[in-house]
Amino acid sequence: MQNNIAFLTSDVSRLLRKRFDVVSRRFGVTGPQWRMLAALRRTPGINQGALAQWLEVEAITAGRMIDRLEKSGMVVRRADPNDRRAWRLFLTDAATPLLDELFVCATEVFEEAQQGFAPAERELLLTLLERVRANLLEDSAPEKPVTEGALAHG
Amino acid sequence: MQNNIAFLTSDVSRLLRKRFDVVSRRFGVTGPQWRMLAALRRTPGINQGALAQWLEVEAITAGRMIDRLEKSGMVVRRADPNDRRAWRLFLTDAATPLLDELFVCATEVFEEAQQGFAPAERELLLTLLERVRANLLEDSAPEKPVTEGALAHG
DNA sequence: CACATATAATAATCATGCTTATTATCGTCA
DNA sequence: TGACGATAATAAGCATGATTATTATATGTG
Repeated sequence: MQNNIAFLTSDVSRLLRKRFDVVSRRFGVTGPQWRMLAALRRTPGINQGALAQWLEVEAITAGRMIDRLEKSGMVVRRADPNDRRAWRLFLTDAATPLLDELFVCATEVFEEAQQGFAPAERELLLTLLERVRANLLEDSAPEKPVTEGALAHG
Repeated sequence: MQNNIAFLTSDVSRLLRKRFDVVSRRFGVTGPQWRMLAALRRTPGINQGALAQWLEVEAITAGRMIDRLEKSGMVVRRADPNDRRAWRLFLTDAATPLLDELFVCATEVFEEAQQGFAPAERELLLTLLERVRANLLEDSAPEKPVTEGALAHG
């Protein structure tokens, strides 16, 4: 009963986070922070809402992570000239070499995690997980919006 | 680059937690709490340290979860007659029917997650995840203890 | 232009996870 | 018996995730 998709992904995720924290502690970033930095390298100038969406977390969660990354000098917020509500996000010069080093560490951790896996098994695992993720990202319609048709009937 | 074992398990775990929270909210428990209750049903009278080990979390994490479950009337702590440091943990009468209902909800969520999976694929995914977990649970010896032999040489 | 609605970000509050440190008790060994 | 190390639980403090509510600004419509 303890071996279902929820418990196993939760376990593996937590254990990986723990491993990665050990390796990355000297760099002063956490796993999710590294992920955010990687996203910013790919799309500099993105705003917080779009970044949150890309990382699949809530805006407030991304906002607080950016607070910490800004404080630690990895990220800067610049006012968006076209929208005074929004910030545009950029990596600082400190972030790039850090990301390069982190990539090496991450590769080591992944290697430990998939020790004894044939290449085909590695790919298979990722493919299966992607399919699960896609299933879960689909609209579950837990509270479907009231349509005009429904309103007409109400 | 965003599709590696760490990001994918983290995503799937978080998305599952979200789904499960939606379904289980009316029962007033979270996913990890449900897991703890299930463990307690299996091994009533267990103490906090052993329970934490079973759930693969730190003792303090388990302790605070038990605080909340005790407050919400699902769990009771009873003094261990043989060890005044320890608590023995038991489910209350309220917990059992709750667990039965939660089981049904969980099954639905797992079904959504693995929509379109053949039975063999479901088993395969679980097997691969179990292997990753086993890899990560092995001693990584990040700071290996100094052996007597090493001391003799030092 | 004015008003209503939508959107970007933040505040407050909670649960789960961690590390490090502290307290109380147990067990063992001199 | 008394001291010392091990163990059970808790405290303090931090990061990541969520929900709900609030503020400021954009935007679309009459």
